Amino acid sequence: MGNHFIAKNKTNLFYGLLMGGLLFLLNWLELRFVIFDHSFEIYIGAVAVIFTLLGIWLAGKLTRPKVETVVVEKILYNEPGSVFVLNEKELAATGMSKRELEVLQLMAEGLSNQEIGARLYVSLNTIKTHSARIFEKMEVQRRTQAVEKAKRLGLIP
Amino acid sequence: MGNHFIAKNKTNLFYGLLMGGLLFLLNWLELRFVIFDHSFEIYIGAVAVIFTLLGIWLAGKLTRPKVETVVVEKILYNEPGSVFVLNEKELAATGMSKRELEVLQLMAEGLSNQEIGARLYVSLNTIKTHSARIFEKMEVQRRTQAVEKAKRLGLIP
DNA sequence: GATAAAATCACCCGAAAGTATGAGGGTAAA
DNA sequence: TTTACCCTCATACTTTCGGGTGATTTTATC
Repeated sequence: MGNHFIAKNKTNLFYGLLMGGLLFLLNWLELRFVIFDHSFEIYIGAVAVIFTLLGIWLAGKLTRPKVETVVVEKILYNEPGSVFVLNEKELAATGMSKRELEVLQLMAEGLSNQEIGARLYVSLNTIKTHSARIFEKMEVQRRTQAVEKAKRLGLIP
Repeated sequence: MGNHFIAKNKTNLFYGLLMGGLLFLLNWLELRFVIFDHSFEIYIGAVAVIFTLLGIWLAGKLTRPKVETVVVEKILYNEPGSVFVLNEKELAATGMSKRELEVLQLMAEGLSNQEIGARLYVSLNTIKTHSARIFEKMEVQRRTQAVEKAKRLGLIP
């Protein structure tokens, strides 16, 4: 019972005792300064300052921090009007295989060969071979060109 | 208004009153065991209480609220009107410079850094610096990702 | 079953891309 | 004037890409 109370109000008790101590300190100080007639105002001022600071400190310790929520709208763009239809004619013209088209799509998403390999559960070297064939069939030199051309031809969204 | 204040600072008031009680208890103890004139201590106690409360109130007024940012994703749809309109809002959001946007456009056309440099009459190293800044500002790692994101955001056709 | 195409993987090598850092000149805002 | 970008270029280094070659296995197809 008692222990529980102490445990639960430990901080409160601590602050209470702390203040008691401060008061005694002040009283003790008073004994030393009481001989001076004009120390009273200074003493009061000191008490005011000290306890104001104590109040500020206490507030920081005891109050929950204020939280201000700011909502930021993140805008995503998308075009729903144009549903992608694969241009089968152009696809056939390139002679692209199913797997190669798959690799090409992932390329267009900005994945590296390494990442594409991981996504398709094959090795990096395999992806290299695929991409080489893709560049051949699309008659380009770089993946960026391949992606650009593939989009233009309607091979990928 | 008053009720609202009380509700919001309930804990503060509680601790204030608690401290007041402690002070009076202290003074009462002194009355029983000491023979001094205690009006002075009571006065000091009152000042202490008042200024502690003032400090707490001040702290509440002065503390800046923590800002918590909540990102809400909002999807907008582009007109499939085929005519490219630069999304100035997103462009400003990226903080992309004119030159950087220029480089990004040529990137999207599948040009190599070397070719972009030749097109813009600057050195390869300059293009590398530009592209590095582009990747930073667009928060991507590769040119293919940059192109993909730029198209999605309406920064380039 | 033989053949062809597709898919998988490996190795080497050079080119290109990307990272990190510094630096100098220009322009515009504070 | 200082500050802050922007544009330019450079060096050095690492990683990725792409070309070339060859090989094995799987999958259609006749």
